[in-house]
This record gives sequence, structure tokens and C-alpha cells, in this order.
Amino acid sequence: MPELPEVETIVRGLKARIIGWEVKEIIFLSNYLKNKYPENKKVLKHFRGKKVSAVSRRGKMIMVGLDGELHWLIHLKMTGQLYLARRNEPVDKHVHVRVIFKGQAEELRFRDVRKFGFWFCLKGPELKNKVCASLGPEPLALKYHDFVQLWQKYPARQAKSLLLDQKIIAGIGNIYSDEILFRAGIRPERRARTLKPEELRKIYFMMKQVLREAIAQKGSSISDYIDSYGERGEFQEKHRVYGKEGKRCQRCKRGFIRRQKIAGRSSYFCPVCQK
DNA sequence: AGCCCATCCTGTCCGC
DNA sequence: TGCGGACAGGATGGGC
Repeated sequence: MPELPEVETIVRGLKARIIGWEVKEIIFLSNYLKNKYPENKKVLKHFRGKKVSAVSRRGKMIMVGLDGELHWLIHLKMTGQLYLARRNEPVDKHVHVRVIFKGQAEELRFRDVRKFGFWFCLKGPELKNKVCASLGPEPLALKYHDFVQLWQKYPARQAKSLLLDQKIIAGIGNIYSDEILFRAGIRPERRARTLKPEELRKIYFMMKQVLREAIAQKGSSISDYIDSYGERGEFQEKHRVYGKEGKRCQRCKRGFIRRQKIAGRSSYFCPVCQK
């Protein structure tokens, strides 16, 4: 499931390659994106001949800017993939969008097995701005003081649910919230109001550290995730709790990793050293 | 206010 | 081996 580090890796990879590429053709291979966003078909014609001018990320959202206020707004949700492939590479039934570029041997593909993700073609910045405005701050740019204020606003909420909430902090999902809370030594169900200042500081520090390390490792590949080059990440090797139910805790060597549904998600933690 | 649950979807895995 | 059900989860929306 692509979260901030995976999306960041994809964006960096695309940025290095497709800036300046001219769109020759956009091919939608399935109808589900049209149902999610009927405008997709209507504005398609405006994209021909336009050049990619920017690739960026906001939370888990990917934004590709083209000349003349045209954008692609892409969310990979759980199983979405966005990558460059050679034109002659086979297209399977889960590829929903292909973008052919003028004079380029590679095309951009959007593939999504579960069809939760989306690819919107936008003319004008309105929807993009609206979506960005609904997201909380970027965790890697967040100052400690502002982080503390956010948590003080929701004293009754569970630590995990705050980390997962895109309106509060943008980009963290189920894997990284568990890994952050493990490294901070905090149980996912702890209420914000019960956190001592030094505990909150630990969460803040580990949030930055885990996300930075994961980006350096090009994300976590649990099942479907690949980057824009079609390559897997390495950070799953550094996971301490996620998907490790029943395994001995590598930190305290006493607890066994427990799995429990918290904040509506499978959550993994060490019952001994997470307090 | 905050949590839970269902929903969207399909591949995978487990038990019978 | 084969079938059916549970499960995975990002975001959203409704109910309690």
C-alpha cells in the first residue's frame, strides 16, 4: 500500500524522467475511471501536444502538471501502480491508463488490481486545490510546536487514529503508523491526552525518522508496490512490527508481537515494550 | 466527539 | 482439488 515514502519515491523517479515530455495520446482502457470522474473523457482532447511541466506529491496524492493549467491527479490507494514501461511491454487487464509521449520509447502506465485508486484529468486548478486544502500538513515539514498543537486539539483520540487521519497529518498509512508507534514505544490505542510531553516528542521524532529512512530505502514492498522504474523498495526489511504477529520482539526480546484491530485497522505492537 | 462498520474491488489464503 | 468465505486496506459516509 503506497504511503508517503512510496509515493515520494515514485514522484522522484518520474520527475527525473518525464519533465518536458510531450503527450501524444492518453488511452483509457477501462470504464471504472470514467464512472469515478465523468470529466475524464471530456477534457482528454486538451492534453494532446502538452508538455509535462511538474510532478509533485501532497500526502499520498500525486499531481502531474502540464502546460496551460492541465493536471493529472492520481491516487494509488492500496494496489495502484504508476510506472514507465517500454511501449512493447505486455499490457495486462489491470492497466487502466496509458500515456504515450512523442518520440519516447517509454509510456506512463497506471495499473490497479482492486480499482480503488483514481486518475483524474483536470482542466483548471480547482479540484486539485480543493483536494490539497482538505489535507493536513506534510509530516516532514511539520514543526514540533505545530505537531503538539494538533495533538492537543484531539485529546480523546487514539494515537494511531491521529497518525492515520489525512486531514490531521497527510501521508501516513497503516504500515508506517505502526512502525512509528513501535519505535516511539507507544501503544496504538493510547489517547492523546494521556501522552506525556516526552512521549509526544518521541512520536514526533520517530515519525520523521521512519519516513526519512523509508524514503532513503525507496519505500516498503509488501505485496504490490513498485516504483516508477518497476522496482521494489527495501524498507520492508526494516519493519519491526507490521505483519510480524507472533514473532518475538527484536527490541525487548521478551514480548511477542500482537495483532489487534485498532482505529479500524489491523495493528501490530509489542505488548511488553510499547506502553 | 470519536469510534465502528460497510462500501468500493479482486487476488490470495485458509479450512473443510 | 475445489469451493466458499475471510481478509487485506485508503478514504468516505452513515449510524450510534
